[in-house]
Amino acid sequence: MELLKEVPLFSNLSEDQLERIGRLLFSKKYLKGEVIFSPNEKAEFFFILKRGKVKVFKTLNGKEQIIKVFEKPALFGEAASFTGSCFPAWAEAIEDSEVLLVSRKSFLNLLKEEPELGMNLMAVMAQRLFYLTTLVENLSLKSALSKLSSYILSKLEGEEEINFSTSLAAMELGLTKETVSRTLSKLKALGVIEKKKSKIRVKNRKALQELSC
Amino acid sequence: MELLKEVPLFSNLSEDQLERIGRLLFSKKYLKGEVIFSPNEKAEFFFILKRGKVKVFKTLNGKEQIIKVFEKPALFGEAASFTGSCFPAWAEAIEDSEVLLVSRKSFLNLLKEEPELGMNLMAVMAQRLFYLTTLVENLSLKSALSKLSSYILSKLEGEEEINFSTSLAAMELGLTKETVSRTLSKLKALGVIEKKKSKIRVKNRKALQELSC
DNA sequence: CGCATAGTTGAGCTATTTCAACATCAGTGG
DNA sequence: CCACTGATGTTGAAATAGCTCAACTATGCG
Repeated sequence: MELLKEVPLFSNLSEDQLERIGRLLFSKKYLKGEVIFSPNEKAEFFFILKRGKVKVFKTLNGKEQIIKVFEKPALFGEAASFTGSCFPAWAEAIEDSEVLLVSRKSFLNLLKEEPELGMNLMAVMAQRLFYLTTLVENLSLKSALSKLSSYILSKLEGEEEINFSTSLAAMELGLTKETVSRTLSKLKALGVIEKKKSKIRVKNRKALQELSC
Repeated sequence: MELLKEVPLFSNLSEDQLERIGRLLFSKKYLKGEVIFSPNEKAEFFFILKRGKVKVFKTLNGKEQIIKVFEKPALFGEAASFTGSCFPAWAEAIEDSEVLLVSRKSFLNLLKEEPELGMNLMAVMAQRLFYLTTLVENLSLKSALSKLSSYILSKLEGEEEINFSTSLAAMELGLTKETVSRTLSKLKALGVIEKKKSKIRVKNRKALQELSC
């Protein structure tokens, strides 16, 4: 249960409190491609990602828009679980994953007794709102080149190399894989990045930053 | 302070609690076109809309995407104010408006003492997340015709007539006013709606629903 | 009434999508 | 270790939805 400490929602709680939370959860495994939740499904649980990678996305007429890809110690589905409404989107494992489930009811009980937890949850939700706001900005206001540039920058985190999947990026950026592929070639031609296999190396971060607006 | 009861955040609080909140706020007026907050401004307050109409929006390279238009008894800026970060977007009065300001600090204090208030705030934020999720879906996955159809439907609320501004709709839907105007003509030609001055009357709601996907 | 703002319409343009063919890669089992 | 297979990525050509620019019209406000 060391994992819990890494999750922002629980980070500053006492051992005691973590202990209580630990008793509420159980683990579940999903293979790559398996659906974790779907819209029109009542949110009786929320999820803590223990291992693997999960995409949360919307679909319409065979098209797909990823809302967010979750990795490592992250939680998702918490907002819907809080209100007890239906999930607003799909969640699917894009790698073999392991997930901890927390039942809505027991979490709500805990929430009444631990005001700190409430503050944490609000912080998490505020962060989500912020993220979604910039997602809207990126989707609606930027060109393919800017989208891709800021996407790469956002994955860098100090490193100069990232893992990159053309079709995953496409579904996150609201573009087709063809457009992403072509735009990537443009960035290569500009000498801004290098590509080898499924990795991208950024050669000129400054240029990328300029392109990302 | 009857207004406060109408705001979801405070709806189920006692007179006493409302009294305390009432003491925290002060009123401010904004003329049409005035900026209420801007990005890179620390969120020291959040806002309760008392009268008028406010748009919260992002801009990039002279383009503008409205995140949400607020009316009547609504609050906005609460997430940024909770975390104390910068506002993620602009807010501007699009009608002469009156707004109540609540300071971040005093609200956080209150939040510690009134767990109910925290629960309410979480509910509000969860609703916002849900809204933004469907906004992403609408922006990214729908055609102009579908966007406009679902937009009109969402404003109906049981009525069969709505106020409609072409350019406001355009900025909400991520389209140009020209496209909205043309698409509206298409809906007229299909016999789905009628237009007179700045009002739209829906003649065939079912057809509109089918077009909205 | 006149002016500014908002909406309409047309013509041409362009970024992105679509469709199709091909290339590359990763993983599997022989 | 290699050959096969399905998934993923690339490239080209054509189609298209929506944008831009420009001119014009309607609307509402002082």
